[in-house]
Amino acid sequence: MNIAHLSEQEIIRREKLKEFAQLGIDPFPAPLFPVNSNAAYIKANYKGEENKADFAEVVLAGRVMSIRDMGKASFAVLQDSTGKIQLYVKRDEICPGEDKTLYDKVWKHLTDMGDIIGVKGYVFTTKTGETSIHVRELVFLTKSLKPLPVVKEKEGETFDAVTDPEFRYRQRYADLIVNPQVKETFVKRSKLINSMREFLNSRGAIEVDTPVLQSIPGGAAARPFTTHHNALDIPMYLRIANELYLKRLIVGGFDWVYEFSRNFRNEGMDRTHNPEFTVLEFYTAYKDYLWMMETTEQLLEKAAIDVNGDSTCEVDGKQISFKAPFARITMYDAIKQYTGIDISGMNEDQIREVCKQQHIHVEPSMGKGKLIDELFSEKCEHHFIQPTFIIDYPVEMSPLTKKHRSKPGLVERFELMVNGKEIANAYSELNDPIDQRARFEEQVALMERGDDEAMFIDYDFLRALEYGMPPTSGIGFGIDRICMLLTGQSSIQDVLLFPMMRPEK
RNA sequence: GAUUCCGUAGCUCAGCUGGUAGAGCAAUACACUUUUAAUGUAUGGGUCCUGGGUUCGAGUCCCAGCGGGAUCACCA
Repeated sequence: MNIAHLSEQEIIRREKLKEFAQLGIDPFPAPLFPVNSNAAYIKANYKGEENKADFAEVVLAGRVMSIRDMGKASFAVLQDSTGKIQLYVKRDEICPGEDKTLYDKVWKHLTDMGDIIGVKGYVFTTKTGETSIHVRELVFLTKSLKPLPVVKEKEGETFDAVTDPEFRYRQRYADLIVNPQVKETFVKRSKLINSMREFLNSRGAIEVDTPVLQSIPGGAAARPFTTHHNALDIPMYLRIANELYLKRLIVGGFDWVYEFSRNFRNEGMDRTHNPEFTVLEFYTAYKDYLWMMETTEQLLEKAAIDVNGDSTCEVDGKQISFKAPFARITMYDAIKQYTGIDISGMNEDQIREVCKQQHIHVEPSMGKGKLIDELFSEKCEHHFIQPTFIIDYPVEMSPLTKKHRSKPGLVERFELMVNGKEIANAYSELNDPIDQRARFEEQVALMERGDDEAMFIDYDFLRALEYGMPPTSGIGFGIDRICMLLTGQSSIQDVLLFPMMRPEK
């Protein structure tokens, strides 16, 4: 390896490897280390005299985060997966004989912040009242060759914390080490997904896997990532949605299927969009979108409680409550409420006029559905902070949705808005194959008109519907956005372990 | 894609109207057996994002590029 680009500190750490070799110590040893406790458990449960016998022989391992060398004894902070705990390392304790090499050499000179060590010892409380480990044995487990950013703290206040987003996202491994709250966010993300999975499993839903590589990217209107299958010599697409596959399974006789689907869309990135993102979709036979609204309320209320302990959360200084039931408003009423205009009886040209009056950019390729969508996005969406179901969408913007049971021109669809963003989208699913074919054909017409996000016709999906799909309701939840809400993050990058970044040179 | 702000030591950041680069932490050496942003003394450490230009002289001014953030556009 070319040493020229290494920093002074990196060179010094590499040279320490040679000293390890001279001492006959492997700085990357193979044997397992028999950990039997952890920092958080000890801090939570050690009570001093009354139960110190239970903590007479603890074994833990982790990363050295700071060292305060006092001469023949020293204090250090060890960080394991559960948190930090102070170590007290005394020379004559870890080197009881004549040979003081382990303390004087290995510990005082060869151990750096960031190194991984294992310790055995007993728990005690220092003069200043801090629960600590009095180390009896110390084992070197892994040398860290690259210095971590140094973050200090006192009384809960943090100094010199690493905040550079580029460093944090590109080197998430280092971010996780030095910014403990980052790990908490991802623990919560795991709790969120577990909570949803439990909810669904406990009601009899079945988790399935459907293709990520698809020859027709269906189920949503979005630009796909394109790739190529060499053996078949055909273009393939990374899925933009899994909807049409899950419905095929309803045709096949599953009553309730779900999938946490990683979807890919070849579009811009911002605080709420990443090119790959996670959606929970589920489809339930013999249900409609009214049932789905109630189910959604229950699912999200439980999720909020499981993640944060109660049904509220705070984002951007706003308190949001997931306590069921949520508000409901029809799309036309929402537009009427925020623009004062009732578009319910209007045709495409009239709505186009309304858009122009409201200073909304329109293009000839936009159909009625798209125009209404623009009106809603521009004038209404951001007003819905508390969870609100927007219901009964115009048929033109919902090619996979069943027509409304009583309101002509509308479909049985809702989106759930929270903090001004869509976090779920649900329908009474269209199961009439003749109607579905006609809707696909309208999409083709839109495509010919210049809408490059209109849907392709999926003939195999139509064939499945022809066998008969029971009345079904389905929904997709934006997991990343829900995670943002429940963890109080305002950027999607902070709920993705490895957000998309331009490659480094 | 557009606009705008930013890029200086391992980290956090100074660096004025242009004059040969600075602090704290970290590192190195020494001292110290209950410290905790440990302390004390000493020392070393830089492709000032990259490439051009202006100038006697550029971290600083100008242009282009690279990377990141924010806003907007796109995105159901």
